[in-house]
Amino acid sequence: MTTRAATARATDNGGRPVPRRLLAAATRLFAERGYDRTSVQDIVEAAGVTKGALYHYFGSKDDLLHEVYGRVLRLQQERLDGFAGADAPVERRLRAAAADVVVTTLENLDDTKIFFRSMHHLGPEKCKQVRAERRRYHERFRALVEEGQRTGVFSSATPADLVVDYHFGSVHHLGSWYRPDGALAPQQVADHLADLLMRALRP
Amino acid sequence: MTTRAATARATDNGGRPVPRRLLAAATRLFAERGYDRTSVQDIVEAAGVTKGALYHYFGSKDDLLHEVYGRVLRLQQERLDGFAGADAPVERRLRAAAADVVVTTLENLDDTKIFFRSMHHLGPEKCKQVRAERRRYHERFRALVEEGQRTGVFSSATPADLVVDYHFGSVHHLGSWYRPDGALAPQQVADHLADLLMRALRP
DNA sequence: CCCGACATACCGACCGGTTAGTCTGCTCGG
DNA sequence: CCGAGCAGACTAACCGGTCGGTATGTCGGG
Repeated sequence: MTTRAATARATDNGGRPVPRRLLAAATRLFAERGYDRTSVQDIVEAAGVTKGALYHYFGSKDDLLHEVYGRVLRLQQERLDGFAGADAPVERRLRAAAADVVVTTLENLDDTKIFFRSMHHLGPEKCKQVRAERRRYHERFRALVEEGQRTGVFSSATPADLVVDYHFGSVHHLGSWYRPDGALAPQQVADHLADLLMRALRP
Repeated sequence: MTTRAATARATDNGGRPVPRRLLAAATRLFAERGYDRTSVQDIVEAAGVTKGALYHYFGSKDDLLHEVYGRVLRLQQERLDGFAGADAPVERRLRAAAADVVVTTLENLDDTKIFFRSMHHLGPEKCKQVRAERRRYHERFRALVEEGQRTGVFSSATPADLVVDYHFGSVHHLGSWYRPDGALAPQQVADHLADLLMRALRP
């Protein structure tokens, strides 16, 4: 045995269960150094366990990544559904959704960094699955824009697809410049970006 | 000798010189599969040479990446300087610059994909250098927005920094959805995105 | 016109190090 | 005493980079 007594219960180190610790460590390291530059050894050391533990709970390194993706996708999908299905004028619904995706992205910046930067590292099957869910999300958002354009609340000068990609582009890009210790709080950034979108859509 | 006569001059295979072939192969593969997932062996095989040739012309795998970055940075910097320094009203200059960065990005989609996706793979020194040039580019662009805001041509509702990041976000994001065989030509996309920016900046 | 000396361009076997994933066995709560 | 939970040594593959060697070209002197 090492320096510590090996009285290890499943939740000795840090108090949290091993699978969660592994997922948290992987998320942090993937966000910091990227998927490929993070070895399985790094992850298990950061989590305070060994490879035996990791491969006891996860099938592969890919699975860890896929798990992170699943969390992000589920979260964003749920929130968007909530805002899109609300009982309010289109412009209120779209603005709320556009601002919310910014806030949740900033509040889970590690996860979303991974999501946008490492998508092509998954195997083809899982990649297809993620793309499909992502596409559904995109279309749900686009439907809001199209509804506003049909009813004349938004300008129809730009195809709805492009509008959505324009906004998501800025969201995607947040991880490249936003610093949590900076001057702007997530909600402020969200308000500004949502404003820009709504102003661009004015008829 | 192999199947072909070994009368090889420096430019036998494909007609183009070896360094260019290596750079082209590397660019394509980096864009397709990412830097880490592309081995030096893959590159030299795609270029029809061996590792000896690669390390004869380039110091390391990093150098290939850095070369691609240099091309993109120089190109974008030059074009922006041209548009920003022109003799025209601010809104014309900004619109031209905003549209041009989209066109050049789409016309060099492989290079820009690499640029935005693999920046963190360079060594710290070169990374600093690239970041510095990138920052200069950002500030040049921001100056245009600020000029318009000072003179009242643009709305001052949003900080200029955020406006620039908003637009660059969409540019950054182009590689994720644009397909050259799709319905929209680069110039059309550029016009739409520039329109969105200008509309968002209307007072 | 030819020859030796040197330079350039490239080949391909090879090396030390790293990686994802496996396997055996210990430990301990029940 | 038994199996879930985990440790840690192990392996086969692969990676970036090196190096000695070779084919071709160039050039100056005789």
